[in-house]
Amino acid sequence: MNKFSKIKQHIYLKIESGEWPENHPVSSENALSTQFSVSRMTARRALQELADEGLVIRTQGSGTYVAPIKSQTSFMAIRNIADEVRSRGHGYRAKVHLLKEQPATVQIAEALELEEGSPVFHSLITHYENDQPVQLEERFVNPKLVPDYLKQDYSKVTPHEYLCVVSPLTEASHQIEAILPVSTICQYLNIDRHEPCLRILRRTWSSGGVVTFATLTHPGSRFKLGGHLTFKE
Amino acid sequence: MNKFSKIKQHIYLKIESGEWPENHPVSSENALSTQFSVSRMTARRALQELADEGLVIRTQGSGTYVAPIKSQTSFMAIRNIADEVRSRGHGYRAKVHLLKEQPATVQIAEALELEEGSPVFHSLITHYENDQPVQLEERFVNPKLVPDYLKQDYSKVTPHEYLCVVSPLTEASHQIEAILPVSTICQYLNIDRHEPCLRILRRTWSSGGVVTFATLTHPGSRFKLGGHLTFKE
DNA sequence: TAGTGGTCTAGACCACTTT
DNA sequence: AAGTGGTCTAGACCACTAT
Repeated sequence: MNKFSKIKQHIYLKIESGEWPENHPVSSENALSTQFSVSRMTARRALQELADEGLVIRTQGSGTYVAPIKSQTSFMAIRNIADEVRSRGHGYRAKVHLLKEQPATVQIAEALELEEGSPVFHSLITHYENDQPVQLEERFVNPKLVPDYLKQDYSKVTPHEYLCVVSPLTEASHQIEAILPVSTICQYLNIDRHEPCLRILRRTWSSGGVVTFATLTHPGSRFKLGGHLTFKE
Repeated sequence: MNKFSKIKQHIYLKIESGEWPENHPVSSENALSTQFSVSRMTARRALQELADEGLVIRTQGSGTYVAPIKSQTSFMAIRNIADEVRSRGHGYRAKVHLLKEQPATVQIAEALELEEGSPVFHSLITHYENDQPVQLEERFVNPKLVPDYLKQDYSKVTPHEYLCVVSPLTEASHQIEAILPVSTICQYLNIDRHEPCLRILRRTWSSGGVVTFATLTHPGSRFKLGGHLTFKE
C-alpha cells in the first residue's frame, strides 16, 4: 500500500472510531512526516486528500481539524435512507412488501441491459422515519451480478447497504421529478392522492454492468433533498 | 496567480473553445513543465486537479486526454436554464414580470444574511422552452455585492449568466422538494393547480458573502432533473 | 516568534503503454 | 526503447495564525 494511503487510513480510523471528534486537531504535516518517516510532501498529500473528501478542514497558519459532520455529507452523495434517518436522531425501520424473482418487462430489461423476459430480482420496501413512511423503494436487480440478493433480510440491512458491499458501484445516473402518486403508492406511503411526491430514478453500474434500477418515491410533505457545494478557487 | 492555476487556465481555454475536442491529447507533464518553465510537480498538479474536476482523463503509460462530455457535466452542476433548453435544440425565451428594489422580509434577510428591511433586489422571470413555460425564477440579490443587478435586460441574458460573470461563486446550497403550486404560480407557469411542481431553493455565495437566494419552480410534467456520476477507484 | 499550511523545485525510481 | 503518469524525497520560501 502507498505511504500516503497508510497515513490516510490511520487518520480515518481515528475519526471513524470517535477517538477524534468534530473539530479535534489532526496531526500536522511535520508531525506525520516524522511519525511515518516520510517526506512532508507525502504527509501533505494524505491530509490534502482527506480535505478534498470533506473529512478534515485545513486552515493556513492554524492547522488541520476533523470536519463537522454537516460538511462531511457531500452534495447528493448516494445516500442510504437508514443512515439519513438515523443521522437526524430519528427511529428507522423498514417493511418488505415483496421480494421475488420475475421475468423482466421491456422497460426493466432495457434499464438493466438484459433480454426481455429474462429473470430479474424485484423488491418493494417502505422505509419509515419515526413510524411515518418516508420512502417507497422499488428496486430491480441484475441476478447475474448479485445472485444472493433475494436471500437477505432487508428489514435489517437496506438493499443499498447490501449492494454497496457485494458490488462496489462505479457509476450512477439519476433522474429527479415531481409526480402525483397513483393509488397503490398512496397506500404504501399512507398519503392522500393529491400530495405531490419527489421521485428519484436511479441506475447504478459496477464493473460488470448495470447492477440495479431503483425508483424511490418520497412524500413531498415529509422529504426534502438537500445539498451543499463548495467550489475551489 | 499561482503557476499551476495559469496552466489549468491555459488548458481550460483550449477545451472551452473547442480547439481541443473530446479525447484530444493534452500536453504531457514534461511538455508543460518546459513550456511554462515550472517543475514537473507543478505541471502535474495542474493536470491532477483538472482530472479531479472531470475535465480530463489520465491514463498511466498513455497520457492525458480531454474527457468525453458525458463525464464532464458533474452531477447537479449549477445549470443555466437557457443553455439547457438550447442544448436540447429548442427555442428559448424569457419574460420579466418584475425587477425592482424592495425592503427585505424576515425570511429574505435571513437567507441573504442582511438586516430586516434593508434594500434587496427582486426579480421574477418565466423561462420558456418552445413557448411553453418551464421555469419560474424568483430571485433575491444582495445589492452590495451586485449593485448593477437591476440595470440588466434579463430577456437577453439570464440572471444566472450575469451573476456568474460579475460575482464568481464559491459555494452553493440546494434544497429540492415536490410541491403543489399556489394560484399565482399556476398563472405564471400556465398549469393546473393539481399539477405537482419540482422546486429548487438555491443560495449561492461569493467571497463577499451570500450573493443570491433563488426559488426555481418547474412544472412536473415538463421538467426532469438529471445527473450522472462516475466514481474513481 | 514559532508553528502551521500553501507553493514550488530538481531531482529520483517505478509501473505502464506505445511503437 | 522511449514516453507517460504515479509515487516519493529533501530541501526552500512564503503567508498566515497563534501566543
